[in-house]
Amino acid sequence: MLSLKKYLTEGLLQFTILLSLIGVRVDVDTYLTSQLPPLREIILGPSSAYTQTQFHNLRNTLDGYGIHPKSIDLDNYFTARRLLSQVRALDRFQVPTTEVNAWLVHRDPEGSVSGSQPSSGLALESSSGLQDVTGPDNGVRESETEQGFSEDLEDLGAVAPPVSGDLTKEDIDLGAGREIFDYSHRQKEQDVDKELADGVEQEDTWPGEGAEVLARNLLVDGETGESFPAQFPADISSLTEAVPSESEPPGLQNNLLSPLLTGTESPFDLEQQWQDLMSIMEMQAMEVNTSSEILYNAPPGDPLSTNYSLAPNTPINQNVSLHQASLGGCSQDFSLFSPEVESLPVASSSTLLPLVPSNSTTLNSTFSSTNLAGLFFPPQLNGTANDTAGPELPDPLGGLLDEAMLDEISLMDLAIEEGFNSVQASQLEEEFDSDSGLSLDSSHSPSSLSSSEGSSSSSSSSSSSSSSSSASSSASSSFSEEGAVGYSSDSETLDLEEAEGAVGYQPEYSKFCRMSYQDPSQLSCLPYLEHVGHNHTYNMAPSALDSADLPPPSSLKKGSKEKQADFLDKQMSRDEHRARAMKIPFTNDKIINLPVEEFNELLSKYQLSEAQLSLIRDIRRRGKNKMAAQNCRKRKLDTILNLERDVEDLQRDKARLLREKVEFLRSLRQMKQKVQSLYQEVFGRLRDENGRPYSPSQYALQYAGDGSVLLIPRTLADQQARRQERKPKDRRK
DNA sequence: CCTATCTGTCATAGG
DNA sequence: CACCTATGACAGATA
Repeated sequence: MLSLKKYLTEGLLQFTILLSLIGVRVDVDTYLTSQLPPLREIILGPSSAYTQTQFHNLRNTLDGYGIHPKSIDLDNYFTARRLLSQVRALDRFQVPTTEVNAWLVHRDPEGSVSGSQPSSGLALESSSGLQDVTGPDNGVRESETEQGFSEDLEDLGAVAPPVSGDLTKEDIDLGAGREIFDYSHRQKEQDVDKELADGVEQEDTWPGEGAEVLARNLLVDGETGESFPAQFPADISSLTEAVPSESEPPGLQNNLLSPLLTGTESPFDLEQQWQDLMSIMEMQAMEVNTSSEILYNAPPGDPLSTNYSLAPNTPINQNVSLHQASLGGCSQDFSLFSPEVESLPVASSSTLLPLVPSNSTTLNSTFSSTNLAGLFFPPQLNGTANDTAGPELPDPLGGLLDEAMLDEISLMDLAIEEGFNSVQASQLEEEFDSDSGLSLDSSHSPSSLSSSEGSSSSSSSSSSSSSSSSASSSASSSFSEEGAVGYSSDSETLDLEEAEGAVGYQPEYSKFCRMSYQDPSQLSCLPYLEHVGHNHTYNMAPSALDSADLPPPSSLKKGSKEKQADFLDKQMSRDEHRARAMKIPFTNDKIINLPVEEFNELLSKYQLSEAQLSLIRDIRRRGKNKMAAQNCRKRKLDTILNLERDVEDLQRDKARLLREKVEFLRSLRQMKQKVQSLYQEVFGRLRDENGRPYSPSQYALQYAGDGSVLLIPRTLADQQARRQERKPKDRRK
């Protein structure tokens, strides 16, 4: 079990790097306080076979590689992080299309207006292209969808319980006995070394560590990815204003179109929107350079992007001719389906006018209870009745992305997304280009979301599992290889050494043995390491294998023997030189790799001087530390590479979720258009007792809780609208 | 010669 | 306490 210190020193560091790379701010505390495995362990995965092993238990290996790879629950970790990123990327817009469907009105040819006023059923002529939507079904699916979101959130929370640990425990160890004792010896050794190898002192001006440099570069990349054109803010301001706030209450259908949303947009929401858009910028900058300009250099004054208003020539609206002039804004009184309104129409029934049916068609009772007054009538057309409506509030959906922008984003993201095949893309485009956004329910969220989610999770899990499997296979292969050249072969050389005398050893052989686990071919077995060009064969002397590995000493002439001796001398490490100088009677390999008991046993076999014993102990210490350093560096490299891969995965996920979000926004806008046109059609067909149409500035439609549609005066509708405006505000405080 | 990188070593922390 | 591993830092070697 790893201590919390590990969390703080490693997990936090790596996570910070990760977040910096992708330019995303995530609540790190969630991870620090969770019971997830430490990031280092998780990220390392099977490569954590390099973590501590009891060396003296590894008789058959030189360094303990490949033994007992720790099993890491990668799925748990990746799932949690994926969920977090996706939830975060979903941003404030959590409006499944099922909720949007609650807006739909459909024509029931044989039905009549249900509820308290059957005789005054609202007449509505057949409107083309609308599909049936059943109210109760909507309700069920809404709740299900909400539950799904909350479950995701709960999953996130479930993996981050508070940790009760002792952070203050510190083990203060001042013991330095052996090190101090050895220091004098080491000084002597260094003196000897200087005599042996007359190396020239050289100033090391830049002691930079490779891993650090790499990490720094990655950080820079992430930061540069954050940059964006200067004109960007002006262009996206409309979007940030348009996207509904995430903090809105679960009853989305009530507040979905509430004008309050824009007014109460928190800075955090804006920041999130900003980050999302910047993410899109990153993706585009990375992969679709040309398209990005099309998207983000859109005219700042684009009416569709700055303030949502239906253009008169919108295809949907061409059928509704009566109130073309009033279509300029639908910003008022968007508090549809608000439960608070239910009681009002009944209480003030005296002012209500029963709707006069002009034909046999009626409205379906899809709308639960709402006030449609002013929904499609801009304040400037409402006359005096609108004076009490307060300041004009921008349409929360009004600033939705321009259709062209939406298409652009969608297409670009589709192009970016690897896991998104062309069939899916074309299907999506067809659906969004079609007038019938109603089909979104069956083909899109949450079903499409869940499906894409599943594919994403499967891909991510498969990638992680593949990496883990490849890493484990690498570890196992290295393990077997090391086992093949372990102590058994080492003992083969013992005869030769002892026959040659006290200084007989084969340093090159040890190099070869140590090299085995770092064979580049094995590294290339890890797919994510293939592109790494660094040489991580730490101990491999390039020529040692060819020339020094198979020395035929007896068959060589004297001159070549001397040459070879010189070559061997050059290949020997400093400790090996020291050992030879001190006439240590066994190999450094034995000194370093033997278990303690056998090592002591070996020492007891020989009469060694104090200097020899000290040197042997230092050789052992240094040799072990050398291997530890190699392991450490390899681990560090693996960590960085894994982080790099994780960043790529997260960026892909983020791009996909952003694309889905944009598509939701687009479908939502289509729904709004349909509701608008239907409202106008219904209102335009209403006639008073004299057979004259009602004035939109004086009357408005309102849906009651029982499904009936009421025609109420504007003043009453505005009062109700204001009442609904205040409630969400109060709730948030 | 300068620089970046690799590698070994030391000191230290911690298991 | 002995022994071990991990790791940051440093320095020499090397490309």
